[in-house]
Amino acid sequence: MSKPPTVHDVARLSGVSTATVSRYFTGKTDAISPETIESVRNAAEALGYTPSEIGRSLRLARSRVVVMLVPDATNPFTADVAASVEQALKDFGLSMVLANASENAEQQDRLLSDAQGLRARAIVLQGAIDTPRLRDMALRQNNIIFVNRRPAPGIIAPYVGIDNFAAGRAVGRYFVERGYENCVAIHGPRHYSGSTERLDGFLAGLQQERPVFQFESAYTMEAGYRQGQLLLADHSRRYAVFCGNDMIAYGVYRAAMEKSMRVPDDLVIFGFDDNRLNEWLAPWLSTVKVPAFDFGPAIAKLIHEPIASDDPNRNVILPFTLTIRKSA
Amino acid sequence: MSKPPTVHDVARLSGVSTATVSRYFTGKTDAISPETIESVRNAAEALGYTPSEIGRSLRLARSRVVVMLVPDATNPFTADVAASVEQALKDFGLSMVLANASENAEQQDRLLSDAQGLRARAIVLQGAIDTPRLRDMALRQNNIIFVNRRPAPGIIAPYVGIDNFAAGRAVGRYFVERGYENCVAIHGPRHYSGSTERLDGFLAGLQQERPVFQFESAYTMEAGYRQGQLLLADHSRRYAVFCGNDMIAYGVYRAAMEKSMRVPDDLVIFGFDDNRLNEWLAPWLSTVKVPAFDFGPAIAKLIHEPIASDDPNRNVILPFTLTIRKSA
DNA sequence: CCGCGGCATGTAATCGTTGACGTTGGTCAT
DNA sequence: ATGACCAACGTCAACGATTACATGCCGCGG
Repeated sequence: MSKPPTVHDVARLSGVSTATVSRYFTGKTDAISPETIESVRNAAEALGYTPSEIGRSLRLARSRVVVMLVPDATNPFTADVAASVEQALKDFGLSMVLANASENAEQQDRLLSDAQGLRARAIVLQGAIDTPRLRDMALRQNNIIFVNRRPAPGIIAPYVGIDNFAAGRAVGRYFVERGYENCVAIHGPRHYSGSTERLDGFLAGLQQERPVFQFESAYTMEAGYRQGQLLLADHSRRYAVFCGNDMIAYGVYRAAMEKSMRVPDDLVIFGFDDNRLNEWLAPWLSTVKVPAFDFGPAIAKLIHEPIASDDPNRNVILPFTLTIRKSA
Repeated sequence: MSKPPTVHDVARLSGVSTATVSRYFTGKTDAISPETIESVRNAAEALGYTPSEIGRSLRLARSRVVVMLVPDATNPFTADVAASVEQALKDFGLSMVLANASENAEQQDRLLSDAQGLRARAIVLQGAIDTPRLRDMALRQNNIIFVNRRPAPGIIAPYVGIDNFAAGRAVGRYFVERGYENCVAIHGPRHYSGSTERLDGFLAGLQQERPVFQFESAYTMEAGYRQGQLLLADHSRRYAVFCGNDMIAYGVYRAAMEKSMRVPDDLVIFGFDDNRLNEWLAPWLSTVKVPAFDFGPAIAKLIHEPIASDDPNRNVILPFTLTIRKSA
């Protein structure tokens, strides 16, 4: 309604200077007499005063906001990661602004610009797209963190995520071990390095000269469904499908269901990410488990740490495991 | 790395005053000569200048940040709503900071305080918990929007969501229509008015003197699972269960699966929310469909609208439908 | 009585941006 | 020639908070 109260209002009401009020709110209480503390507290309480983060940020030349850009916030895995980051940042007194880049370079650049405008303490990029703007920013500042997709060559910035190649390879080896024939990869968009790393790892793990069918797909259920339909148009043989993420796997599963195929008898499906819902809703899905809730602490630590900016060892490689459910 | 450039830097480089630079970035370009525009643009480009949202907010006494508090960001329905809000706000040049209140009053109050510190343009509360602090804030400012749970009596603030009572009643009537016996309600926490409205509506819809088994449960899969286990300890009869949301329904489903019960033959499950994944992963779930993606535009409109603060008609009641899948 | 040190507090500059207002210099009608 | 008017700027005072530095006070040793 009316303007919120400021330090001046509190100072006036409690009969001290703004400096003292500020000292109180910044915790320098050992330099203030107990009675003064009391009076400031009361005044602030009476006015319903909360220090302006804006004024504070301006003065200190640093904000407490971390911007997180994700390709698709409705993906449960992404939502889990975001929740984990928010939670971890909160413990350091930081806020997270979440924004959807929608797998769109322009959109991403616009959001990067917004983040810069907010003077974000850090920018967390999940599934970054390599653009000139991004390179430029990475060059000028060192507060960008890459998640799930490594920074493009030439960009020096910390990476948090699993070793995608190794994970893909583990799946390939598992396929070999189980003796699966007719291997198929429905991988994610090629412009994400994470996608190609997974794919390359998978091929390396298979170690076979036989060709592997490869399909490129967006990381959505709908796209996975379409690719699934294409693939299963011929279901004379039993395919073993490695999907770029769980969303794609869900889509393929639906395509299979509509053809009354059974998993894993008629079709093997392997996913990637293993969001929390799988355990409850997709007991048929074997998948690579990525520890979504480990991202937050790792990222928060990177942001909070006194910057050893050019230390190459700031990458955090999280462990993955294979979750084998009845689909494989 | 080094401090980001400011209006002064741009002004110096382009040989104009800061006012002119400001004019350029605030779009008052019809008061600047074309050559000057060019020179400012070039200088800004060269320096990589982006206006500080902090300085701007301070000067204009309003920020472009909207804080959204949710009970559980990992709930897919919540994630969909949040994504919808973020998307809609973006079109008005607003940013969303997302925070998890974790169904915890203290946590919520702390976050409310943070939001106040950020001088948020608006605060969107999904699943608000009635606390003195919240009442106090609602009293002092009129920028709080309640989502899914109506403001407690005495608080005047807009509400966006469906008519929970009517939705519950529709489910009750549907149960009657289908002749279900042994009706059970596993409803959400009583301190959410939304939960009790759904429950009361359900009871009203059933219109029967026979008792309805009622269980209170947190809105999580785990809690639903536990309640499901309790309920199904005796599975001599076929229950018809109305769950407070889809998470609970997932939990009950799992409990049923572990007892090798079949849905809907041995057990009827009805959920609430119908997040996007159901269509793909829970074809067995009938549920109340709440239009998650309609929330964003409605909320953004409320925020953007010139405030007619005491207009009681600022509530937005969204339509719901029943999604009947093979579980009922 | 003087001076020193330490405590509690006040003064004032500063952060980046904006906009009301003032200042130019030029055009044009009288 | 004068004044009115306008376009195209520049000046400067906010906005809210923090903090280095200054100030006043008190106690105490010499």
